[in-house]
Amino acid sequence: MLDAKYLREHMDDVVAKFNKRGENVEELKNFETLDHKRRSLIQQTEELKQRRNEVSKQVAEYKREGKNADELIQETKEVSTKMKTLDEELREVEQNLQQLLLTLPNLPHESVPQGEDESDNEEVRTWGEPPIFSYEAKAHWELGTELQMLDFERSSKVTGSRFVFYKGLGARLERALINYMMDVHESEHGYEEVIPPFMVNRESMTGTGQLPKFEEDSFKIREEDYFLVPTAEVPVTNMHRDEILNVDELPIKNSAFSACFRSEAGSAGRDTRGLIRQHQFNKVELVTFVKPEESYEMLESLTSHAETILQRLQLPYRVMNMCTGDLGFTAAKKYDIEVWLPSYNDFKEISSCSNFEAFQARRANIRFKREAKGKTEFVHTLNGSGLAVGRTVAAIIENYQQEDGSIVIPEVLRPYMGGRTVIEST
RNA sequence: GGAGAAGUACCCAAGUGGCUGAAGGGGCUCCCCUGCUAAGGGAGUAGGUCGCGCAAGCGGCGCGAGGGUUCGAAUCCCUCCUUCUCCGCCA
Repeated sequence: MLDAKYLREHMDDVVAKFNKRGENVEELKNFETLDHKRRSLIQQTEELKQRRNEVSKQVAEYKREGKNADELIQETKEVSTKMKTLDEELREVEQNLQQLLLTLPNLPHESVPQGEDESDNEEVRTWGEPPIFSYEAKAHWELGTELQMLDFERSSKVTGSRFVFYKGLGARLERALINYMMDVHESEHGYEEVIPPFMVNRESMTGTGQLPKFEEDSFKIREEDYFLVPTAEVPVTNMHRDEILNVDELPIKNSAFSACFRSEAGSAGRDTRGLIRQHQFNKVELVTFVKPEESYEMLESLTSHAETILQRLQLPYRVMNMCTGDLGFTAAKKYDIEVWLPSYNDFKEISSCSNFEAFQARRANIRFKREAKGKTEFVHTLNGSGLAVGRTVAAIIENYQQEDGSIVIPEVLRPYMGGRTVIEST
């Protein structure tokens, strides 16, 4: 959510930034109308309320003294009636204004390259070399199925498309990666571990920006106003919703494991094979809460923590700075980390690291104080995948494959795989 | 799922229609006393948010949330949420 005061006072800047994003400016005009109306109504009702309070106090006095207060009571009665009408009008205007504010996207940071779509994203750096195969490399869904690590047929029988059974060493590998990632982030990068609820309520989904605009992307529980989490970002960021944090607590760094559930509405036909685009997948997510002046530093560090995992796994990747047109709704700046996938002969997103600045904090009302008696300020929130586990499994299978169809296990994972060095068919 | 109880400021807690921005205590801050500590005496302290204003300030809201009754609600009514206890069920 954008700051209403900022919108009011710097409309030109907001318009310019909306244009950069390719965003419709029409709503901003509606904002001005509603905002103006709201303030005028507030002034009117408050004046009446003040009058009512004064007279009510007088009535009390009269009664105590045994005087007749009928005339005063008559007056407040009238004032109260008028007040209620205005109050109702105000409530409606505020609701509309709030709804409108919830649909406005974040403003891009100045270091974000301008562009229309993913082709305008800027490559920041690359790491490692894509492997060269002397034979025809296989896709992870073929190898995974052959090695009985993955079973896509039975999962579609049991559930439907875009679900998978991990089996045998496939399940073990998935679990090894979760543990390895969580361990590194906890012991080396200083994140406090969290395993959140996998369902959240509507307020939480609104707090991080999934709602109200993107309801069709999520899975809704039928009898409860709950949603399956699309990412641990939602429960973990909302952990501190409506809180005022102490400045000594900052920065808060959490690494969270969760399953993630996405309806993938609108992606029909894309990435239909393999682990890349599932309705359910596991992810280790890094979430941080920081003082505003530290958030861009944190974005770099967060991104590097995700990169560390790929480096230790020896998986080639590149880091992209998302352009204004590809930023998404909530981010002020976003890096995607893309891992090399031989089956795609291309890089594929495996982590997305974003600085939301105060956009989520304002929605979720997450604040802090620098001093006990000081003013409250909104924190900045950030998060990044560290990493998406299913896609990591896919990348390992494909990049570590050998001509005989076996998979070498990355060295750092071997202790998590019972000391095995290779996955091969038996 | 059934029965019951409760939600008041940093914490505990009083308060069933007007003088309650909210008793009392704890805590916290300052002062006094005291060789130090403990104990004691005195004074002070109350969150957040919105509107107007350059500001000082003024005003609105506020006692789990949202509605309602009333001239006036922490106090009465309705709905919801959360916590606790007992019973049932269950990984």
